Amino acid sequence: MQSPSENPMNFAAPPPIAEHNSNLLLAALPPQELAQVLPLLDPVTVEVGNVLCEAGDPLRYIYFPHDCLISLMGVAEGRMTLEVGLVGREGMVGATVALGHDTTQVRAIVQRAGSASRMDSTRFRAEVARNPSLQRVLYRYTDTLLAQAIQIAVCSRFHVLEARLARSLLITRDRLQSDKFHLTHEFLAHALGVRRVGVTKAASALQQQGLIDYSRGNIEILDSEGLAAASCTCYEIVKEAGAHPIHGFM
Amino acid sequence: MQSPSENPMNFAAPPPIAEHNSNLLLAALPPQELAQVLPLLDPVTVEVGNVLCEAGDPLRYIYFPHDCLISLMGVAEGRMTLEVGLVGREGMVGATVALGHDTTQVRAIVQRAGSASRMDSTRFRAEVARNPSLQRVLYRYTDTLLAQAIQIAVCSRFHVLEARLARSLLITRDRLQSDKFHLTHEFLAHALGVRRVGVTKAASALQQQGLIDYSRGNIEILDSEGLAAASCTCYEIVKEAGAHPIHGFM
DNA sequence: GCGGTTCCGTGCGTCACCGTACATACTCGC
DNA sequence: GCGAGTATGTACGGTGACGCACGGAACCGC
Repeated sequence: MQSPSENPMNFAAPPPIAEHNSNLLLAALPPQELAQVLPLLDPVTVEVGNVLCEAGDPLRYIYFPHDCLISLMGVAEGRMTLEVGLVGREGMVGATVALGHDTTQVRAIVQRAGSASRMDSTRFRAEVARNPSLQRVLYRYTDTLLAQAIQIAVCSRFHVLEARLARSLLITRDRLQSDKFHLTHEFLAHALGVRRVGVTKAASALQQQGLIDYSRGNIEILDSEGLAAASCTCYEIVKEAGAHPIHGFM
Repeated sequence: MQSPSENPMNFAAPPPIAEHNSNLLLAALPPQELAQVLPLLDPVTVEVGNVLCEAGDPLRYIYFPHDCLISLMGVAEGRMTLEVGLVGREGMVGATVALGHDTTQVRAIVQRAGSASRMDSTRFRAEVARNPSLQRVLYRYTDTLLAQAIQIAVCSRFHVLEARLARSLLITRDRLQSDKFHLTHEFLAHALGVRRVGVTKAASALQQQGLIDYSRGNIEILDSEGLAAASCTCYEIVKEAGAHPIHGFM
């Protein structure tokens, strides 16, 4: 079903598109099907630490990030968490409800504030049911989330904290396309599933090597190649998974 | 390998189907679309330890298991592995090639011998492209794999080996629908990403509690409820994920 | 400037698991 | 009944992370 919409300047396109289609999943939809989705979307802004959904709870809304960044946290016994996916403008939160799940398995927490497009999950489910392009987009995205989750599982099991921290920082940088961002040791500890002091120790080691600099949550990557060397190959693998070219039926 | 019944050309009834549709993904396809898929399938038998695909290598065939059981292993540095998914008749190996990936991220290794239907991956990709029902089936299955992988990531990070071993045994039992099966400590060690001696220790603890019995790879679950109590809640979560009812657009 | 809050650093005992090496025990084929 | 192979058990020092507690340091509002 590849409709060759080769003209980026579509005359019939309504103005609100510009507001929503900075999300790449929405932008990947053919104009006609995008037009059906747009009226269901509400623009929202999210703040750092906001919990968009809680593991085990019903999911009221799904989110298409524009410029914010959302951590997907696997949860064990409520307190211990592990980041199993990172969602930026290339993805969405809550795709799983399209398949009929009424609850989420993960906690979605805002890592970087920004704007997003929100949709009622019931409406989303109905829209997916009758929108094949949307189904394909979701399928593709679920597959990339799976690739991420697999690699994170392996990485968390086998690699030492310092390497995992380096990987995590590099991935965040790639998503934000900036060498400076704000992340406290506390937040990183939750993402990596370790104690805060463990992050402090690993971070100071990276700092002493001149790879990063940080102060009160303001992190700057000084030597991204050195950081890549300090990280594990999982970084490359996750990076590939998130940005692979489209060879398939889409 | 058992030879199928003759009479391969029956118009109304579907004799060749009986051979292949013990796989639940194939069985979920509408008859017309299944009929398009069947000619592309070859029956094969697989033995314990066979590697159906290797992480990082091109994937030549995809597999729909009938009565065999396949472990999907995430791999780190070649030697260390962690089971991130378990594929029986309810699933398939290699779904990711449908989306254009030419290599696999995981090693697929046979945990229990049996039969499967195999398809050339190039043909599979082409068939998926023109078969919407197959797309939906794959999408749904990818979603369940994601749920499994997330929970395994969390479990491997936070829970002690004894609980993880209990979970692993219970999941295997559910897939095989039998309280007795064959699994060496060595194999379990690879699946759980630990040393063989670690499995030996955890297994003897479970045995002393009267929950399991084993000898030279022949494992029997004696008290499945006690084993469930010794395992973590991840067991329930993965179990749910693998057998959730169909509410979605399919 | 002062108190509260957030964020980072250190110390210490504990523990699950690691890597390695070696020792038993069961099974099978000849 | 004797090697050969497979499967399981024991031992031991090492280590990465844990849990906890507390000290210090930067920032913010008043």
